[in-house]
Amino acid sequence: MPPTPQSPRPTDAELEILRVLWSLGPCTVRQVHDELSPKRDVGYTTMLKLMQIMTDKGLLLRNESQRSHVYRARQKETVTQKQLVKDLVSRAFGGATEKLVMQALSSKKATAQEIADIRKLLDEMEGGVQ
Amino acid sequence: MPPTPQSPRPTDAELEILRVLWSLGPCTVRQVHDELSPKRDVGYTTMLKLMQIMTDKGLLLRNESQRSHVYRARQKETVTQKQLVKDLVSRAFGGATEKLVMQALSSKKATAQEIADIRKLLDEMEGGVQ
DNA sequence: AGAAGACTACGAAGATCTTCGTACGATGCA
DNA sequence: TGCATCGTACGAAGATCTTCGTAGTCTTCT
Repeated sequence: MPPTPQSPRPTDAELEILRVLWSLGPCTVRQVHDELSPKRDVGYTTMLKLMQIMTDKGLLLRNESQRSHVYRARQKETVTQKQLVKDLVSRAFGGATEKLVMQALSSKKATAQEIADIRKLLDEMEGGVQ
Repeated sequence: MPPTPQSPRPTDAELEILRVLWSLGPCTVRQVHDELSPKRDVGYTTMLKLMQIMTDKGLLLRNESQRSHVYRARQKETVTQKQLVKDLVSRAFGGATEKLVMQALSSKKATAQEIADIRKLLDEMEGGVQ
């Protein structure tokens, strides 16, 4: 199969927009702007411009069949998260994923449920088909 | 105690320099440049400028007692790694550290040893003083 | 001493990111 | 029909990041 075309790593502002789209599903600029206005005081045309640029970059897809264009994330949330984690692992941990995991775990009190979930994942990895 | 003064998140180029300093210990610009030259074709004065700016930002400390100034990372590697992980967790995972851990683990075949290490850490977290 | 080399400081260019103002077309309503 | 509103497109400004050239100082070697 063809490799997934690589989108550039989203910037901070772009990631905020992606998170809204992942959370709400496809949205107009207006919807994203209303959603983010409380925490980020940014003009409407700024948001529009950002989302246009993100579309050019391949981070978003745009449906222009309506007057108000409808945008959605091109990649699923988990795919982008995986890329970001992989990127951080290579930039800051020399590629050692388990070091990142240890750092993340040791800096956070996880609940018993979360610990159990992680254990289960480890079990699957060990017992798995390789 | 006074809170640790926050340094800005290092950029990609800055993180590369930090990694050299963490690995080799305090270095001159020349040493860092020699170390990075193979993988990054960048001029000497570029490296110098970057490290001067990093010093201004508080990412590096500089010893000027010699003609060739000696730079070192202000934060320990693990501290910066923790900050970067925390930052990514908040920007991309809505603060859910365990989601990042799961993503990291599921996208990597860990060795038996690494899995064992993580299990041990989980044991400590559960049995810990809490 | 004088030339060559190494070092720091600094200004500025080019790229990217974020922001907004303005222009202009669509829609909807008095 | 005419006007206010909402939408997109786009240029450009300001901030930051990365890059390098040049100038000036200090050291070393012949």
